[in-house]
Amino acid sequence: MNLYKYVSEKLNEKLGFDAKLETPRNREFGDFSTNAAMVMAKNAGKNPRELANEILPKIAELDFVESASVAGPGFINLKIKDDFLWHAVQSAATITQTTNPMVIDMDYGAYNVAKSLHIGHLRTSIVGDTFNRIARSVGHKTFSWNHIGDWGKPMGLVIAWIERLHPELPYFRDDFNPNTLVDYEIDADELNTYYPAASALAKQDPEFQLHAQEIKAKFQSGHPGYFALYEKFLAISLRTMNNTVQRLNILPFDYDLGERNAAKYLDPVEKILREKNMIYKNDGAEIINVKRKDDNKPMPPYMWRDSRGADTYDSTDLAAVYCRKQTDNPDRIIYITDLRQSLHFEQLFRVADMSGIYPYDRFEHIGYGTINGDDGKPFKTRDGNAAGLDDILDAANDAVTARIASTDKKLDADTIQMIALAAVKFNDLLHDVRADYIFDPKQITSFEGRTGPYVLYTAVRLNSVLRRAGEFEQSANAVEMNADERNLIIELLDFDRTVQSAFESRATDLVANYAYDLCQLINTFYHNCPILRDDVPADTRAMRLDLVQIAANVLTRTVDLMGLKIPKEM
RNA sequence: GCGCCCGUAGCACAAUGGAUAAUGCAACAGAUUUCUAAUCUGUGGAUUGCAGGUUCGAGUCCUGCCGGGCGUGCCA
Repeated sequence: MNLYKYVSEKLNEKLGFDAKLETPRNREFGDFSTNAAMVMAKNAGKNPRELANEILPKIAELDFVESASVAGPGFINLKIKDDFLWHAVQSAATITQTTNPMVIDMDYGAYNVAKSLHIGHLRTSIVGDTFNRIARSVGHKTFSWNHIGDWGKPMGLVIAWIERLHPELPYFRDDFNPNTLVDYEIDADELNTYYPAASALAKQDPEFQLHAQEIKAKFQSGHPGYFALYEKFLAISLRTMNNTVQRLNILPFDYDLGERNAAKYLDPVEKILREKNMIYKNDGAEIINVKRKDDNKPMPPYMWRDSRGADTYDSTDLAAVYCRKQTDNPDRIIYITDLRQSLHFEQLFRVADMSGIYPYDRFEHIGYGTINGDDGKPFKTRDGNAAGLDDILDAANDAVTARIASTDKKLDADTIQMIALAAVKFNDLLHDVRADYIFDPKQITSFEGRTGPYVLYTAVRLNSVLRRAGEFEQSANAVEMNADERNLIIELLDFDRTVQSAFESRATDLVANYAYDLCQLINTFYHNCPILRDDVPADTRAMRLDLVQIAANVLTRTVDLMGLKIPKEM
């Protein structure tokens, strides 16, 4: 139930005017207000307050309006009838389904083979997952694509590194037989050290660098030994990625297909580009000019092949678009990546459009800001290294464990993990996606106030009341409601609208902020309005239990959109 | 140089062009005969970077400046 939309439509219908409904910051002004009179006054050449007073009787005719009054420069403030609110709030947890369902491809995650996840993967995973859940909840069909880095230069480096460690392995022989069983196992943690080590060496040692490039070229053109080795560590990486997905409690990706898969589509894409004469040679590279006459910004060419003749990030991304068009035929393709890739995506969208592969206006890039340390620079661990995703989750886990140790609570490991994860994810979702934010481990681990644990705690309290109440009858009518109950009901009725806005404006932070606002009202209600106590009249108890149930339903849905799990106790 | 993003209290962060700029942390003062005190209530703390403009109304839109971040052909 989207109360805002309902009131807005009824009001506009009644006035025959497309007025904008507002929710006053100060609840004392009313439940809603409209600036209709102020807007109309201009055309009518009348005083806004005068006009407002003329409209007032019409508004009072609406059956859900308790009272309406004129205030300030000409606002019309409305108060909704309690009966109506009570009726409406029964379906507060229902999300209105879109009348125009789309197929949406979402590209987020972008994990890498043989390279552990770092803090940079946090936002794409968390925001991407929540946005995916939001899109699905309003009725769209989505496909999530984890566009894995599993094909390019890093693969050459990793293979070269393994050759350096174990030159005796048969994979490196040109006559390697793919049916050979090789007794070689790689430890997942150790594998994650190979790429950084190889990359560092390549920078110092041109010979190693060259060798890795040769390996990459042979690998991509089908060297059986390299490929067999690749499949070995690919499997390990995929397992590691899967562990991360589970640890983060994000939905499984519909496709774990990245650059290697996209590379299969390079030929048909190149054919299209050549037919349209889009590819030019320049400085040894093959490029596509995407500059427009009216561009007033830098617009470098799209790099189809680099000067060594190798495929690039640019070419596989375009091929991936082609692939998605073939497989899902999506109405929209939405990328959720670091903001710094904006130019790349602008170029990609232009090339896709120019080549007729996919239209420009159906692409979207949601760019998120950087996670910074308290010095305002990209977050690093204390030893100066880029923080690993697991380091962050471990730190949160430790903090929760320490917090519990200081109380007489006893919580199991699963519960601790749920709380720690909520702390990290909620903090990430709380911030405007497009802005940088400061990641403060101290703040993350304080668990007071506007935090994930606060939200979980609120849900746990509600569930606890319901559990203790046992079976109860639904109250038929609302008894008179007090301010705490009424405020909570109004907020509950804002759930549907919040989810709709979050989807429409691609703003996952709206959901997180809503969750917090809702929890504040729930806790105030919980504190001021006893439910199961002996001195509470039966009809009041029934009504409050209903309210608790509805609040629990709405909060559970909200928490679910953020991919958090509610523990039994905490 | 050019382009994009950002500037709100000591810190962090919010505000569909609307009314007294919301909230958290930190500080101080309170609340538990109660369903979980990871809670609740209150106090102090803001010339919304600066200067103009548009508007009945600007933190929000426009212009200029100051400050910061990022991007700007072979890294992804």
